[in-house]
Amino acid sequence: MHLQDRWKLIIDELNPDRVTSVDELTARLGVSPATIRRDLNELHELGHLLRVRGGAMRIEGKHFTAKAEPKTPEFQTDSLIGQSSFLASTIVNAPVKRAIARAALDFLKPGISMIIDGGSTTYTLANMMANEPYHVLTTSIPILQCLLDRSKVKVTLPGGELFREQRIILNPYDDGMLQNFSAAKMFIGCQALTRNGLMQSDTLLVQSERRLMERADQVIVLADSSKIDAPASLSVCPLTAIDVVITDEGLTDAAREWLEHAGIEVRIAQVTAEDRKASEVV
Amino acid sequence: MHLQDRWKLIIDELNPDRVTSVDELTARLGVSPATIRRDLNELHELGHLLRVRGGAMRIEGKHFTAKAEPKTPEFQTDSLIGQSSFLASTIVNAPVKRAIARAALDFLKPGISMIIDGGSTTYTLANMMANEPYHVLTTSIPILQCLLDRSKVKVTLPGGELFREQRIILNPYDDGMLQNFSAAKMFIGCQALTRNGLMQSDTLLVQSERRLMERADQVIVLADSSKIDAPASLSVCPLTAIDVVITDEGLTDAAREWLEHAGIEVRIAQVTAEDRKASEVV
DNA sequence: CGATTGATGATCGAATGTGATTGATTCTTA
DNA sequence: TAAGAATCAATCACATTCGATCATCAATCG
Repeated sequence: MHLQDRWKLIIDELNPDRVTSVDELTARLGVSPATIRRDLNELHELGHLLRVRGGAMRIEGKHFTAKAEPKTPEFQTDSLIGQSSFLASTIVNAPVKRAIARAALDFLKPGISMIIDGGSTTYTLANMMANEPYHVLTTSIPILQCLLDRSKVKVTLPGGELFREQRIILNPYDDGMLQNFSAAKMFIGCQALTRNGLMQSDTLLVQSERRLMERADQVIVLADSSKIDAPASLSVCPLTAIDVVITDEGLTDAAREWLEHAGIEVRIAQVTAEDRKASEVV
Repeated sequence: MHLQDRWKLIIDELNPDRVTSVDELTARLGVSPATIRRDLNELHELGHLLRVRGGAMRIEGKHFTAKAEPKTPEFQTDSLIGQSSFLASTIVNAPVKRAIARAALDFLKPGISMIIDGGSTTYTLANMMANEPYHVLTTSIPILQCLLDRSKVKVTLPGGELFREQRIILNPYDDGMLQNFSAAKMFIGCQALTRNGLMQSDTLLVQSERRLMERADQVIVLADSSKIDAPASLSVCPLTAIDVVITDEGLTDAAREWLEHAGIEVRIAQVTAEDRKASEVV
């Protein structure tokens, strides 16, 4: 049997809902545990499965082989939430997002006031935030929910209308809480980051974010490297309006060049084993 | 059993509305208490649950268990709320509250705009609300969450600061969205309803509610009969500012007398068998 | 045919997960 | 307030799993 054939078999044999042990695979494929381990490590490296101690797990929503028809737990949860898109976006690239969010935590000091924009990476940031006397202004409902049990964190919402798809509150008028708020930092995600600046896809978001950015001293962009030079249409602000970019090791030297040339501090977040581990549970 | 499998099970087993004890988890998963404790600490560290003495709690709006089939809308939203104090108040007198909320539904017509104040009875109202093109302004986080999946309902939030205990957003300044909002109806709960008017216990609530009432044409009070002539300290408004009171059969003739004497329309909600049944589910 | 490469299996020390014990801490109750 | 119960973190011993190394074998190529 050839290596690639065995790999296919392994992926097919993976239980959809639980860890498949090395022993199981050893028995079913008739090869030694050492070989299975090697295979699993390589397949993990290639991103085809999730290696865990004792065996391996299927990556959610990745492999839909003919045999294991997934009635899909994820669909069930989707229906519970109503809006699948948001939760789904928190899962893709989860380890990297965690790493970036963790790097962003370095900017936090007790007593600081900050704006946290909506988005999956900033949501991860809120999740990892300690219960310290911060003051947070956010437009995001999930972040609001997440901060509900951080008793020391003061939370402010600008008023406005609920947009379900994005799960944010936007104010069509330029009034309200925002006038009275002044933040030391603003954390913002994006759809893309190019030489033309920070890009989004939604006009509503653009308007709102522009207004929010005016209220912050320092703008910190959280963007994994796939966002750099990604295609996008609407510019929120030029690069000069950005102070810091936190991204991952995938950043190309060329991109780093033009970011730093624009006077932006570039931080690279290291993905740790813990980040990967934490992302396994969902 | 593998670590990741156990983690998934633990998160699934977590009770939505109370602390799940280490012993419970020990029994259900068949591993030692030491292991459960270790798992809980790690999962807490990773932000997947809230570790408390004796066990662990689910984190708000984070994990949507796939197994607990949510047949009823109530059940669904309960798991979203979590906060015990608030949940507790929705349970006391639940059948009566359901009956009153159902009676309040008669006031709703598609296209109507309304203000829904925070509180357990108004929360029940939001829960029972149909998915129709209403426009709702609310200060209550649980109601906001509950309306997230009513796709046709337009939701507006006044800006302000989060008050965790009451789970509402209050604006210390008198500006923002509220200026631009005008509602046909306002639904409001209370701590007591006396000859002196509508009473609350919290000064913050009083301020906010006064401002909200100004924006509504018709004020509808939802108050079960135990609230009538109950002791309370702070007056929100005199009886003359109230248009309708919806209560239950426990209303005394005397009370009905002075309510109607103040020009208030009194409606009595009939508690049906279904109301009792629906309340047992929790 | 012989050499080289790559995959496989076995072995072993290291790392990790688990359960039991113990003493400390915290909560409850009298 | 004090005694008792419950819970906890720390630690040790045992079992499992892991990664590194090496020897063997088969396929490939000169």
